[in-house]
Amino acid sequence: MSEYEGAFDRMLKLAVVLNEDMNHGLTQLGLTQSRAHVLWELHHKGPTTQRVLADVIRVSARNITGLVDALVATGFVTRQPHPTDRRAVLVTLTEHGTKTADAMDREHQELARVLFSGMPAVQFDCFVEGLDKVLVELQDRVVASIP
Amino acid sequence: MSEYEGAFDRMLKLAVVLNEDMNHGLTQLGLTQSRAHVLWELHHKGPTTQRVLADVIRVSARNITGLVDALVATGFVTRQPHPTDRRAVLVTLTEHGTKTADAMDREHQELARVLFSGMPAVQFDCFVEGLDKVLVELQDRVVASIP
DNA sequence: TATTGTTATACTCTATAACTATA
DNA sequence: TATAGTTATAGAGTATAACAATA
Repeated sequence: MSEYEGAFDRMLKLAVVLNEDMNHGLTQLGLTQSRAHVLWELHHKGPTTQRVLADVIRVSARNITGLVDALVATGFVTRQPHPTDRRAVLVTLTEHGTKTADAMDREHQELARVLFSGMPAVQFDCFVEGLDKVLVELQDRVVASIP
Repeated sequence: MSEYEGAFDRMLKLAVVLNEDMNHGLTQLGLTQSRAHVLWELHHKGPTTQRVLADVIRVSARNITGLVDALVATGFVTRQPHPTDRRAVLVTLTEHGTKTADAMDREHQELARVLFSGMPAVQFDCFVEGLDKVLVELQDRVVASIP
């Protein structure tokens, strides 16, 4: 049974290293993970209310207020009036915010390339297939254990 | 080039799900990730000074003071006098702390089993080999980019 | 003089609850 | 009455810097 543990530990280690690498990249860009998450959503959704951001990122409205405050202060986004609902604001990327999101996108692709280039096709396919199995297994397990 | 991206995104998603699952388990045990990390080191090293804990976990001495305060308050560890150095304290697992660390160990093994059982041997081997390659690649990349 | 740990201070992410303005 | 966002308050993790006691 314990033959699995080595692979599992490698997986955890990979997650840690990946996370450190990502944080390092974000720091270079003047971002934290949470703020980058907001930027990412805005990049994909376009101008968005804070309510929607809170829902998709799954944090409190209060927290979004703070994150948007920080992103405004550092020049990544602005708050624009909502055209039809005067209670709401539309959080909108500045030019700097857009450029930064593009840079994140490029780094994301670059990292994927660096990671998997040099892996032979057969092995790559096995790896991907294994990943899929693991994800399905784990999601089942999580769903079963969390409610 | 972009055939890699799907696999990479799966990997990131797996890391996220894994992290959520782990946090859920830790909450059940009355721990946070940072406190669990301290517990884990104590479990493997035995009674340890705060200075050493700060070094292995790579956080400030101030932070260790806070984490140990919290673990003392919640009954996982005690501070014992160091036998030869009166400046230092030995952070020591209580019985509850030891039992909790054992439980973490069991859950760790159980999760590995659940994840990989049902994966055919050939596929498992490919997966593990792929993981190794990826880890080596990524560590090279991180080492190259971080200094 | 160097080291261990604490106190002081500050920043980030997170939450709940009370409140304002608007729907 | 319900919703969008803010203010108030609190707790966790993180850091640096100044300081105490001890080596």
